Amino acid sequence: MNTASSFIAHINETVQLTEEEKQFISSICLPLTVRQGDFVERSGEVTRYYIYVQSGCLMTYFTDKDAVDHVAQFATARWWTGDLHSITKGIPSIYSTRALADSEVLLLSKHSQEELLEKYPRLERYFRILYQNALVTHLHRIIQGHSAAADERYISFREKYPSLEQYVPLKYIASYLGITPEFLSKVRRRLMEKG
Amino acid sequence: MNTASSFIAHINETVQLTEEEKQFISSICLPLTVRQGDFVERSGEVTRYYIYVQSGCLMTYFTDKDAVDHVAQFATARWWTGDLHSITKGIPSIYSTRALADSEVLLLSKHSQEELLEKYPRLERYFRILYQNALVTHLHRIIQGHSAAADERYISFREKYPSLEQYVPLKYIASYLGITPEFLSKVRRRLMEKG
DNA sequence: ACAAGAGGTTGAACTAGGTTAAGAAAGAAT
DNA sequence: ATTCTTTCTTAACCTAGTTCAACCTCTTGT
Repeated sequence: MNTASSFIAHINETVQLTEEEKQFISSICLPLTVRQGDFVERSGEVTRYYIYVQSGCLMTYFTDKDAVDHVAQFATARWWTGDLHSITKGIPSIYSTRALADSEVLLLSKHSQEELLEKYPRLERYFRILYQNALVTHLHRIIQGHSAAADERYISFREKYPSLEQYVPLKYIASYLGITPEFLSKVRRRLMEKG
Repeated sequence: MNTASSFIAHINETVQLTEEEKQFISSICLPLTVRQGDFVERSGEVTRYYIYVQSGCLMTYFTDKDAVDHVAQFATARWWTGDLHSITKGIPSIYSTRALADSEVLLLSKHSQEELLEKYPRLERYFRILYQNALVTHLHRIIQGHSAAADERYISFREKYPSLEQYVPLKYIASYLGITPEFLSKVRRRLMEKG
């Protein structure tokens, strides 16, 4: 049982790993323990690591010109987060990532990922499928944002991510849904009153 | 010069192809010519093909419970479209795809893609990078939808996709931006008056 | 114990964007 | 040429969601 075992199990669901591959993956992953509130990535800096969450919960958000934060995504166990654009292109990130709870993450540097994929091209498949699934989710979120009212979006958020409620303050859920905390409060009240 | 040559050139930018690979790719791509208005994919049916656009322009959209269409994405030359969720999971599609202009597309069936990737796993890389870039774009669109007003979104749409204006009626651009055609009209008027 | 924050709720006034309906402009079809 | 259809615009009115400010409840730190 080493520090990257949950990550290895996760990859193994998509691509069967050899012992050698497992060992190599373990060797390039940097385990990191973060406390609630800690930054894992800061906007303005070039993102250096792909971030994999083993336990706890992170949130990645964009801060606009009026200093308002907008939640891009939450990440709980077995999810990735971080600014792909920044890390792949080497440009400063527009997102910050912070821990919403004490969490254990694995950091995979850009260089390590490249080395990994060069050495074991089979693993491209893991990331391909990961990104493919994320794409489906993101497009659904865009469309739902355009076609569904706030209350409907809130209801389906709760159905889709019931486990997040334990970690995530309502104001961040509001932000994720694209509404203000005050309005989410009203939505919740209406839903309570109805049943 | 065969029917898939533009597609092969596109892949070749990411992964250097051998002659054998090129030949195989050509053999599994189904070229299709569609006229403006034609459907390439219909919601309710299981999507059978990944759709690559060689020329022209397609749009993929979701029709909500009130029969209102919401544009998920446009696809011009060298872009892919189609409902990934439907094709990968074999469930009925929630999106339809139609030609906004006479277009030439290549269809890659689910089976052919699987065969391709099994035979030449190197090509996973092409799709991985494709999806990775799409993910960046989608997330940016979500965040912009939450942080920028309609006029700002319209301006950056025009900057980002100047070539689309020739193909795409304003009402679909409005839909893509998440506003009504009437409101886009107001936005355009305001921008005209200002300069 | 106390203060100081952070998160959540409420309500009143406001606004970005939606709705409805009608007309103008521009293609496409006969 | 002229009709038909689709796209775009305008204007009056409407509403989902915002803003601002006050207040309440928990935590957290001292």
